[in-house]
Parts: sequence; C-alpha cells; structure tokens
Amino acid sequence: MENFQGFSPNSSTLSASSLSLNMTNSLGYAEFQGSKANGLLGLMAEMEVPASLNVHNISQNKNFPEINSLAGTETETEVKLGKKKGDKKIRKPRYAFQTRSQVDILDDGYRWRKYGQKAVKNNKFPRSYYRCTHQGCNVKKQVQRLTRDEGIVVTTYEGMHSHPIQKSNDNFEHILSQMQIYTSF
DNA sequence: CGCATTTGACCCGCGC
DNA sequence: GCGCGGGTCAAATGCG
Repeated sequence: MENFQGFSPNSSTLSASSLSLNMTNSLGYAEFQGSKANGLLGLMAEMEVPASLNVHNISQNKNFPEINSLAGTETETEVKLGKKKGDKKIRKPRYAFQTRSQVDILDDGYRWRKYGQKAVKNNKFPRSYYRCTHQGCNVKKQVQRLTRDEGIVVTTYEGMHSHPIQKSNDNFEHILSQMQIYTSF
C-alpha cells in the first residue's frame, strides 16, 4: 500500500501549531480553491467563534459542501456521560486540510489510536476518529474521504500537541514531503 | 502479553 | 417528544 507517486505528501510534520500562526477564521477561502498547491488542496482553521454562522458561510462559499459536515465539536475531553455544562460556547480550534492521497492513513509522526468510525451522510466513505495516545495529550483527529473526489482526504485536527513527536523520523518520504510543502509556499 | 483496531451500542444536540 | 446525524465508549478481536 505504499504507492507513492510524485505528489503524495502522505505525511507531513505539520503540527497544528504551525498552522495556527496567522490563520484567522475569516480567511479567504476562495484563495485556496484557486491556488491548488502540489499536495495541499486547501485548509481552513476554526477558532473560538460561534460555529453555526461561520460554518454556514463556508458552505456557501465553498465548492465542497461535504466539508460542511465537519462542523460542530465538543470542547474538552471531559466526555463523561452527561456532565460539564456551565461552559461557554467555546469551541476548540480545529484545523482541517485536504490532501490528495491514495491512502487515508496520513502519518504525521504522532501516535494515534483509532477509537471510532462512522458513516457520513452524503458520503460513501466512512469517517475515522483518532486520538493521540500520548498520556495527557487529548489531541484528536478525524480522517474523511470525499465522495466527490475519492482521491482527496480531509484530515481535521483538534487540539494541539504539547509533547514531542515520538516516532523515528528517519522516513525519507517524510523529509521529502516537508520539502515539497515548504517549496510550494 | 501488550497494544491497536474493529464494531455495535450508547449518548447528545438539534430540527421537525 | 421523536428521529436523525454525528461523536464516543468499550468489549472483543487481531497482531507483532
């Protein structure tokens, strides 16, 4: 399953923090559509905003309404049966980017444990839910493939890692993909 | 044997 | 209130 073509930054040491530098929610999404980079087709960030309006906006402007279903999230990992209520509507920042890849397993150097998989409406492909296995690290991510373009994989990160990557980074393609990304900007 | 994945059940928010 | 869609849990299973 290691069919790497010229373009398939199947991995990328993109940590969420690197994306969050100067990304605001009101970013020009049209730009992303127009400029199709090598591997990264688009990405978007979501900050602590009332998600409903924001998402609506996206779905109107975007050419990919499928991504709309990625909206709305919980906050902390306090996921225990019915608790945690007095909080505001603060949503955790989420960062989604689409990648053109044949495989869904985009290894970004962290260790993930799959904890769920659900079918998505209007989508033939299921969505997979992963959680970072590092203790105390509650970073989650979900991977979804578009029906419209099965060559595109949407990865949504939630939270930020507060620990170093624990994988042997000696993968050559890994380094290559980084070079591609930095070159394209 | 320890850890990751699978998979159905459960839970919750929301719209009708 | 109920049904639906989406997110998570957890027991069983698989794998190195």
